Amino acid sequence: MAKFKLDEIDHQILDMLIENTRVPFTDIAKKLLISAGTVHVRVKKMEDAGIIKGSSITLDYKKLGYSFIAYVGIYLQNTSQTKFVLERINEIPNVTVAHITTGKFNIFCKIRAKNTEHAKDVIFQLDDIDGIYRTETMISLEESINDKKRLMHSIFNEM
Amino acid sequence: MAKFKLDEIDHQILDMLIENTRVPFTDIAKKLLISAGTVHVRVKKMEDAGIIKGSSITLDYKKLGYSFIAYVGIYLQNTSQTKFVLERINEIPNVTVAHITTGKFNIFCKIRAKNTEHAKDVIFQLDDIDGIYRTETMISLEESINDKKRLMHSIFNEM
DNA sequence: GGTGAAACTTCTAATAA
DNA sequence: TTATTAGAAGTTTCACC
Repeated sequence: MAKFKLDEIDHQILDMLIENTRVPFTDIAKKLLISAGTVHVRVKKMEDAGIIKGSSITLDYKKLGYSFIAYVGIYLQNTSQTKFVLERINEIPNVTVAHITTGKFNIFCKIRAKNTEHAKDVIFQLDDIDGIYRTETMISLEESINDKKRLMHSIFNEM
Repeated sequence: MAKFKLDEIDHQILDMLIENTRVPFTDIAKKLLISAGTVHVRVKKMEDAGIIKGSSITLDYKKLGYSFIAYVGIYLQNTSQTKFVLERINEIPNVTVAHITTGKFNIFCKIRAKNTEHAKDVIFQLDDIDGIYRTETMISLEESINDKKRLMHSIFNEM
C-alpha cells in the first residue's frame, strides 16, 4: 500500500475536518490563506485516494443509556475456526470491534452494553458461539480517548 | 444521565448521519418524507441534548503507513498511581484509547504504529513510565469494525 | 498546481399552519 | 410539531493565471 504524500496544507485541512466535518470550506480557506476552491480540490483528492474514507457523527452512548464498556478476550477450541467464529461475533451488534490477535487470546473484542446485567447477556451470547471455549472479561471503569489530531501530527511529522 | 427519547424519525436521521455527515438535509427530508426544516430542527435538538457530540472524518491509517494495531495490558506497581499513569499514557500520541479496567490489568490501551519496529518503541515508552511495572502486548492480525448503525438499531429497539 | 467569481445547492430562521 | 419560503451561506466548476 503506497504512502500518500500530504503536505502541510493537506495536513491542516485534515486537522480541521477531524474536529468537525461540517466546517465550511470557506472557513478552512480563510484560516489557511488559500481559496475555497483549493480546499475543495484537495479534499476531493484525499477522498479519491482513500485517505479520507468517510465521515460519521460521534454519539454519546451514555446519554443513550449505554454506559457499559468491556473488553473480552476469547479462547478458541481450535484456531482453524477463527474466521467462522469472528463472523458469528460480528453478528452481535453490541460487539463494536473485534480483532484476531497474537498472545493469550485468539480473538479480542470490545463490547458496549447498557449495564452489567445487559453485558452478562452479551457475554453469554459470545460463550454460546460454537468454537469458543472460554472468555475473559475486562470491564472498563473509565475510558479516555486520545485526540485523533495528535496521532495525525505524529504521523505527519514522520512523512 | 437521563435517557433521551428518540422516535423513529430521529433514529433514521441518525442512521443517515452515521453513514455520512455531509448528506444534505434535503436528501434526508426526501427519504423520510418530511421537510428539510424539520430535519434541521431535529438534528439541532439532538446536538443540544448532547446525543450528537460531534463529527469526524474516518482516515485510512494503512494508507498513511500506519498498519500496526496492538492492545497493551498494563500492570501497575500500585493502583494509587492509576490517574497519574493514565495521564502519562495519554501523552503518547500512538495510544488511541486507554481504559482503567477491572480484571488482570489495571490499565488497558490500544496503540497504533507503523510496524513492529515502531510498535516496540511505543511499548518501550509505556514501560518507561513511572509506576508501570509490566506490560503485556496483544498484536492485532486483523481488525473488523462492526457497523455503528447496527448498534444504534439495537439501542433504538430497546427504547 | 492555484485563484476568483459565477452558478448552483444547501442551510437556517422566521412565519404560518 | 411541522411546513413553507426567502435570504444567507456554502459548494463546485471553470476560465485564466
